[in-house]
Order: sequence, then C-alpha cells, then structure tokens
Amino acid sequence: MLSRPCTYAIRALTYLAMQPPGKLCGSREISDSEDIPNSFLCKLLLDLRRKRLLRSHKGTGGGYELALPPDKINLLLIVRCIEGELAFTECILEDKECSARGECSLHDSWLDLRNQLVHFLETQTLADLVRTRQKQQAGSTGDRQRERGSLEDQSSDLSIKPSA
Amino acid sequence: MLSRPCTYAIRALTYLAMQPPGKLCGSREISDSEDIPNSFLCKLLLDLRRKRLLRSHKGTGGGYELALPPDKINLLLIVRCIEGELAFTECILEDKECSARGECSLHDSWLDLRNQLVHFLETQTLADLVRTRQKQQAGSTGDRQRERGSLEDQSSDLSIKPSA
DNA sequence: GGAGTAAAGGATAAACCAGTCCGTTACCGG
DNA sequence: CCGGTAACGGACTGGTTTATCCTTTACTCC
Repeated sequence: MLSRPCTYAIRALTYLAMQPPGKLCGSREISDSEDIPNSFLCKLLLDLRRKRLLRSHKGTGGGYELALPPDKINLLLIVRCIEGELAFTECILEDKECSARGECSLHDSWLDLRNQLVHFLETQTLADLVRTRQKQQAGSTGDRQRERGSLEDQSSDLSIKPSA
Repeated sequence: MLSRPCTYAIRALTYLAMQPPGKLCGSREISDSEDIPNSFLCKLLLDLRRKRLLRSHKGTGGGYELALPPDKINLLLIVRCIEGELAFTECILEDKECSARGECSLHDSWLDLRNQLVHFLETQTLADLVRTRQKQQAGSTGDRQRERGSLEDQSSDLSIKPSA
C-alpha cells in the first residue's frame, strides 16, 4: 500500500517528532530505534532534507531535526517527498495518468476512493501519530521511553507551533 | 495501487467478458488486443485457470473462456488469485499483519479505508467494466467492436445485483 | 496416425527496487 | 589546523518482480 521507503520515512519522522524541540538525532539513533537499515535511511533523510521537511547538521553533535512542527507535516507530504509528486495520480488499470474522466473502465468509481485515500493521508499528521504512539506505550510496557521525560509536555505542546 | 500482473489479469478477463458466450480466445488474441506481453499473460491465464476463474482448451481452435458469468467475477476475486489470499491484510506502516487493533500508530483509521477499498473491489464486477467500456467505445470511435453482435444482449443482462 | 495448433510449464533473462559500501565533504572541539 | 564525527552522495550488490524462451503436452482436423 505504502512503499517500504515511505513507511521508513514516516516512522523516522515520527521518531523525530517525539523528540524535544531543538534536539538533534543522528541517523544511527533513528535507524536503531526504528529498526530501519541505516544506510538506506540516510538516503531517505537526505531526500526529506532536500524537500525541506527536515534540517541536518554535520559534525560532532550533529544530526536531524524536523523543519516544521509535527502538526504541519501530514502523511501526503511525506509520501510525495519519497514517491514523487505524481503519487496517486495514475490510473488503476493502465500505466498512464488518465486524470481526465472516462479513460479507463474503472476510472470514476476509483477516483472517489483515491480521493478518500489522499484525504486520509492529508489529514493524518505526525502529531497524530505521536499521540497514538504515546497512548499505546502508556497502555503496554511504557518503560522504553523513560529516559526522556518530555513526552507529556509534548503532547500538550504539539498543537501549537514551535520552531524558527 | 494494483500490481502490474493484476491489471493485466483484469484487462484480459474483461476482454473475455466481452466475448459472446462460448467463444474461445487464444492467448495471442488477448495479448494483442489488450497490449499485454504474451508470454507473461500465458502465466497469468494459467493462474486464473487453476483458481477456476477461467477454462482453457488446447489444440486447434482452443483458447480461454470465463468459467463464470461476468457479473459473478469481482475484482477482489481476481486480485486475490494473482496476489494471493493475503492481499490487503497487512499493515500500512509495518511489514507484519497487525489486524488486531492498536498495533501501529495508523491502524484504526487505516482499517476503515482499507475496508472501503476491499468493498470497492468486491462490488466492481467484470460486467461493470464491460458496461463502462462499451459506453466509452460508443462515445468515441465505436467501430472496433463491430464484428461481434452480442454486446447489447449482455448489457441488459448485467444490471442485476451481484454481491455476497 | 501424422501435421498443425495452442496451452502448460520449466528455465532463463532483463528491469527495478531495496539495501550496502565507501570515499568525500563539512562541521566541531581541542 | 588537526583529528574525529556525522551528513552527503555516488557506485555497487542482491533479490524480487516482470518478462521471455523454448520444450513438452494435449487436442483437432485431415
């Protein structure tokens, strides 16, 4: 449904969204925590930086941080960064685009569904994912995050905007 | 969205659904008409035959025909033949299945959407696709289907409700 | 039964995507 | 300004998907 790189990107960004503002995370930290192949993640992070979804800092103590507040980054944005702008524009039955109506036998009913998918991705933001994750972790073990104390602050914090 | 083999299969079956009952079509005829690589199509047709969606006949005058009336073959059936029974059961963010709730941060909202997709595929039958195609061809050039006369009979037949 | 035709199916090849490697560049602290 | 660190980015690998080739099997017609 979503490509592997896409899911990696979403998970990496979610991880970053859970960090206290200003905190930089190295690619290794992210890939270890999220169980993503490091070298591959680096490429994705590079893409995301080029598309201005995150900022990077080289050298000692460097790393990545979100370039936007988590509630301003929706999944569609991420998917389009990774898959290209044409994600979800092509036809379900042919290779071509056929955005015009009536070009393939499924088109009209399919368009509906696709719009729903796009809308779904558009309304789900990193802030939403962070919230869900925190709920899950609170519900289950809830001890993997203990070393960072900022989770509570953030969940109240996410609806506003930080960042430069 | 749908894999290439899936779209090939759907188009091939749609082609067959447009034939008069009893007519056999060779793999070459189908692949030429639908612009699908012939050798690859043969494999797909074989799969579809094994799953009892179509019947094949060897030898002179042989070929393929649908094993069921077009309004009894929905897209989900076809997709599952080609992709396997587990199509659309996996999670959007992880590799695993996580059909149980709350296992990934997107799960609940995603389930909704996935159910809609499955429902969409389930309600669209070959008969529907044939109808749409015929409308399109009538609208545009409308001369490529002239040699077969049975189109009208079929379309009156198709409007009955399938499902379940 | 033999020639011809068409599906069956295994072996193989090309293309694409996911993932790795490794050298380079840039920044930091001393 | 030097060594360490971490992002950058190109070249490469491996596996899966997509597609082809070719031999075998089965059927029809003569």
